[in-house]
Amino acid sequence: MDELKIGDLAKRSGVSVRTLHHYDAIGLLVPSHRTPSGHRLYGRDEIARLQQIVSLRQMNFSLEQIAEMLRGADAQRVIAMHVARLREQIAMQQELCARLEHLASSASTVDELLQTIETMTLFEKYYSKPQLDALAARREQLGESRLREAQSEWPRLMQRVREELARGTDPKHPRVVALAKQWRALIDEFTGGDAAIEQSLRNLYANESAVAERHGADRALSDYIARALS
Amino acid sequence: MDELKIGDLAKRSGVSVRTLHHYDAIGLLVPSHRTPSGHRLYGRDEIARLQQIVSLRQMNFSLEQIAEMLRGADAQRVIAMHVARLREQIAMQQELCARLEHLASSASTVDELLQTIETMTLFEKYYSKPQLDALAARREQLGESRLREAQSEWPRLMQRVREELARGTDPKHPRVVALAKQWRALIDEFTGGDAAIEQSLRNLYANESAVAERHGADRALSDYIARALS
DNA sequence: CTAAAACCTCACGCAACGTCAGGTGCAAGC
DNA sequence: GCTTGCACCTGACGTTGCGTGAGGTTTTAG
Repeated sequence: MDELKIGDLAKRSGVSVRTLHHYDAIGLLVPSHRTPSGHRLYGRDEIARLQQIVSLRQMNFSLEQIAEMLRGADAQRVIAMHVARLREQIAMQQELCARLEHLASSASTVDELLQTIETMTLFEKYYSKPQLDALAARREQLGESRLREAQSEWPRLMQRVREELARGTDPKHPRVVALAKQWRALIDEFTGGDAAIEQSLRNLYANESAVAERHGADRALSDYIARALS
Repeated sequence: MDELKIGDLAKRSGVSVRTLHHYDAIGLLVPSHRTPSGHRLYGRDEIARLQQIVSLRQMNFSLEQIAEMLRGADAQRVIAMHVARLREQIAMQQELCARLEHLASSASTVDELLQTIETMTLFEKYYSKPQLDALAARREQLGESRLREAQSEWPRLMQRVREELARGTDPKHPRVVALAKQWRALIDEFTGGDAAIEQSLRNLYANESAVAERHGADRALSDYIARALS
């Protein structure tokens, strides 16, 4: 007879018996007959259908999509949607990859890594997409080495300003004014002179006190700078 | 007090209450205290930890990987592995996309689509990877139009040979020999003259009777051709 | 006729939560 | 003092596509 038992079909088609059970359970591939004792028997049609199912699964369609297509739905549409979703995923994953590699190369300890990631997350929360693109372009333009330089320059500069403030130096004192000018220059270099971006940066520091404590200037410090530059 | 209740933490950090329950259940983020009535209270440390978790999840790490990293595991290694997996996935998805688009453009009805997919699947089963690459290059070389032409030529040719066979024409008859030469030419065009590829094709037809019935020649037919060419 | 192989039907497990369901805690208005 | 209503609690099932037993019956080979 040309009816196959489940194990034979499994071997011939390369899927597991359990998978066939599953397809039966969800109604995707139901055996044409059963023996009186309940053993599944698959006929020619089912064998052909299984081939199709396997093929479609290799193309990564979901079982539901496969069922839909085999029911005669518009295959072109299903495929188009599938491709669209795939493309989206690819784009996202590529972005992720790029970031992760950049990340892994720029930080070494776990803490530094987390720092960097958190900062990236925050940036995405506070900047619009075009702004982020602009910042990326800006970084590209500045180059890695200058970026690193600026990153180490920033805390030193802040420390020196803080000292002047603590010492009570007049904000109009030339030494302070010089520091303040460096300060502005650094910010301009980062923002590319874009006022909107600077505003977003300000919002970030205003709302995320945790970040401000580590990297940013508190209110007293930024007032001091503002007076120096006025 | 600076302990947050679960709802407040959820709002501040942008995750759902259920997610926090989940993180608690799996031990990823356990509240420092509970009120006597059992309400969760999160302290500063937990808030910070949640920030980190959220950031890492945005990079698509699994909760297990995150737990690992926060326990102080080698972050570089985890990231490297993650990137490697991502790259693999990207490669696979890109291949899939290319195929699916090619597919959607070359077939229109559901049956044709399934036909094409099945044939692709079978090819992958019977040819080694370098062979498949060679075939792809060959198709590239031939061009789309010639390919389509050959595909429609094939059944016509086979039909004519079948007729001669049924009529009992001597295989050495010039008309049959001419048909047989066309036959060989088509196969050579497809295989690029590669004997190994032709052998694989033969195996495919030998083992997959369903395909042979539709596209291929049965034993009688191929014997007939062989005699015509001898 | 017996033992092994193949078959059957539950049913849990996986990742990361969403989504009820049914019950308690706590502040405010009547 | 009582009710309303909101925030909180603990289960527990659903999702996707099966893997992996458990425990029991049927078929097949020797």
